[in-house]
Amino acid sequence: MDEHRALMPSTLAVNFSSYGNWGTDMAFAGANDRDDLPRLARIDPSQFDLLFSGCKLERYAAGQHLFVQEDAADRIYGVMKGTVEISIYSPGGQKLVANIELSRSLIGEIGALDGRPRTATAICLTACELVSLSRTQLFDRMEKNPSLARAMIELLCARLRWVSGELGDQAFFGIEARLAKRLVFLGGVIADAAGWIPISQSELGEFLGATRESVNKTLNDWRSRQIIAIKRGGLRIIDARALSHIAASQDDD
Amino acid sequence: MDEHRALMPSTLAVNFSSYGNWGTDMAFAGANDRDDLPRLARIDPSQFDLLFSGCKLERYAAGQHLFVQEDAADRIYGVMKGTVEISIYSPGGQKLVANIELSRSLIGEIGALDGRPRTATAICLTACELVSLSRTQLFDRMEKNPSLARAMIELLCARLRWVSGELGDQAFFGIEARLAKRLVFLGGVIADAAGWIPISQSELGEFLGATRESVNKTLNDWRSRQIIAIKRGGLRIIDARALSHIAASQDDD
DNA sequence: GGGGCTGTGTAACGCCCTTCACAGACCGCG
DNA sequence: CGCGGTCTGTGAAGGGCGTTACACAGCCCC
Repeated sequence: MDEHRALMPSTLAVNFSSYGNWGTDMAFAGANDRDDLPRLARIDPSQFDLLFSGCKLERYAAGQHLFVQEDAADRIYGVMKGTVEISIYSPGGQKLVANIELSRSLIGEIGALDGRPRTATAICLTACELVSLSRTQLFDRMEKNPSLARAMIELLCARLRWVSGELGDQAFFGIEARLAKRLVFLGGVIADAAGWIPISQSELGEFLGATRESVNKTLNDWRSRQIIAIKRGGLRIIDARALSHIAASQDDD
Repeated sequence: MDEHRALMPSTLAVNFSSYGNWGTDMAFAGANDRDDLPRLARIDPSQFDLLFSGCKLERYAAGQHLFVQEDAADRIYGVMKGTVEISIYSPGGQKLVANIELSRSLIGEIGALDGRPRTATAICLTACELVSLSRTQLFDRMEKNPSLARAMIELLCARLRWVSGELGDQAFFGIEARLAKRLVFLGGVIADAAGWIPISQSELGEFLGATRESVNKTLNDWRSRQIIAIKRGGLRIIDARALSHIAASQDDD
């Protein structure tokens, strides 16, 4: 327990002189919906720019790993362009996709902040342009700029809320509701201009901790009910309201 | 959405009178294994004292709620004596126990830090002595004492790691492995001098997101294999190694 | 054009777990 | 000392979902 502290740069002396601003601005947290949690690891855009100001752009190819679960952690990444998949693996190698991060998301913040091994694996789904800071640089900038420390705390809280919600979903809801939730989210984030969500059914299974077959069955059921359209490599939401209803109404009382 | 509160089981006449020795905090960190995450929301003891210095002791009776999911959040609590259960509820009212916090644990830190509604419900299992700070006081003290902000960041990271792990467990493992994990943990934290873990099988079910019947069946199987002993209101681990083995080996490759 | 390769559709089978139902054990309390 | 309430034990029934096993349709590339 004391070891984290040993690993924490002794140079950190966060100066919260601008205390008045704490917690006043959370407008960026959930612009789209008031009751939903932010699903992406994002901070206020201006804070993002401030955090990574002066960083050189790094290019990664599709399929390249940023880091792997259990790795020693020492960098925090910011996404400028591209999509990065965050996933965790079971001892047996089964994959569970936790999230897909987009432009202006932060990646690897936990490991960078507490210096312990990576809790997840990050892999570029597309060609990516990233910026990054070392642990030392991160703390240096947080110290120089107290509002950054505040932003990081808010980010950590938001992620905690999101993961806790996922845990509850996993425990309480069946595949159908979890799938509906994911689709509603993905539809708002990675759908193209025509509304198509480019994701395979296998990948959806990895999101849910379920099999492709189960996903397929559910999806075909919805298609027959005119809720979604399906094509190879993707799907499109037709009746978003019905989906939301499925996501919300599948409780067990 | 606020119906949880209405549906909140009023049946919680927990007979935790016998839980007196939970507070004997032997295990700050998992003494058993180094790679395991801290399960309790604790910061460095000296930081804890610093954070709450000068706070008046508040007494709560067993069964009393500190706060309820969806409540507006404005306080952070520190446990001086007693045990507090942290749980989340499904829309249908089903309960999932996230954790049980002991002496020197922090409670409600997320809501206090980001000012958004409570993500969980906190209820005193025993008579408790707590200290607490308002959101304003919390930030005031963090500002005056930067090391506190650092400690809070570490705490948030630790909890994120823990919850992520739980999410993975929930997705990857069956009841047997999850139950074994919990028992190994509980055995190190709340066992009495004779090694008895005072917890009912129903409560174990709430920990796992499973039914009492499933827990009962698994437990009886283990008893027949000399791994544990069972008595009313509790159980004792006989073969800890076998339990750990079950907890670890139930992967799916 | 013909092999892979990946993504989709579908069905049979079976296990794990929940649900329901009930009975006995133990406990505190009037 | 009996009575209600909680905890435990057990079994039948049912379903959700994983497992396995194919069939087929696009797509890439030699």
